[in-house]
Amino acid sequence: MAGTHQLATLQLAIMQVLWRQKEATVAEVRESLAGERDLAHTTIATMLVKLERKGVVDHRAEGRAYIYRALIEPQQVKSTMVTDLVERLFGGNLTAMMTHLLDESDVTREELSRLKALISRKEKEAHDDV
Amino acid sequence: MAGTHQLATLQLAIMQVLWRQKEATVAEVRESLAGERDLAHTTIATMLVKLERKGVVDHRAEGRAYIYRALIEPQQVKSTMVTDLVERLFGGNLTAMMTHLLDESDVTREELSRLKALISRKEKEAHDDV
DNA sequence: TTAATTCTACTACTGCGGTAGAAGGTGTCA
DNA sequence: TGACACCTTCTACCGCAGTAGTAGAATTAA
Repeated sequence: MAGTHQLATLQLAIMQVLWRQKEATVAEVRESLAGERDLAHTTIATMLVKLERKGVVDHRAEGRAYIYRALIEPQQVKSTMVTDLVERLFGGNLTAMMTHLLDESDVTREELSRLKALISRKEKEAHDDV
Repeated sequence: MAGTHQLATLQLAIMQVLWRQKEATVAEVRESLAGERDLAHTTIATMLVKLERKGVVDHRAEGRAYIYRALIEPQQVKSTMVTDLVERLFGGNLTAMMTHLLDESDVTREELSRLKALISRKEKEAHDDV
């Protein structure tokens, strides 16, 4: 399985920057994270090296600076991490996870109806395809 | 916030044993994990010490053996970890998480209607309390 | 009483995330 | 040419998860 990518908190934050702006230098990533997290330039650089070694980002040189870009899609990471959590926490039981989400969080009425619409759409899909 | 408990994989597996059987010695935890994970007796013992230091388990001595029990509920751990993931992955957007779950997994028709029922129930609750 | 077994306690080590300082290279501009 | 700014690279450190060996205490068996 080559498509399984667990990312830790900072790693994820950095990836999100790269997803948002296609490409970025260390300085630009740092800029984007500022406020939320104020880190040393070298911290970001080190993490990017580690992420590259891991195969999830890539870089090309432009002048003296390196320009990084993501090699994987947000969707892949989300899938891995959500699936993994459902597995570890609910023994893979999706409905249990959903139930938990609905019970434990403050869901607004708007969200509820949006979810209902989502499920109806899903039911229709399940009806007239495989 | 005292009710926030992040647990790693093995730690969670150990907690699940304790939740399932109320109390257990190191040997019993090891027994329960066997097959799934075959670990040295001392590995389990060490992890339990760490979990105790963390405040999530407790022990009492009975003869020469220690009997451990969980101090926190599954619900607390699930809440922490799910909320955390939704935050990190979907910026706290619950509906986005749900959408992902519905899109990425194979949800059966039965599950869909169970979810719909769940949401309807939730809507009713939201209607006649705060 | 002694030997074997069974526990916990202590210690250590690997790997990784996160963090950053120091060093060394290169470009810019006065 | 020299001073400064900006970049990457290297190295190191902390903390924690995970893993397990070894020592020593206690209990049981011979």
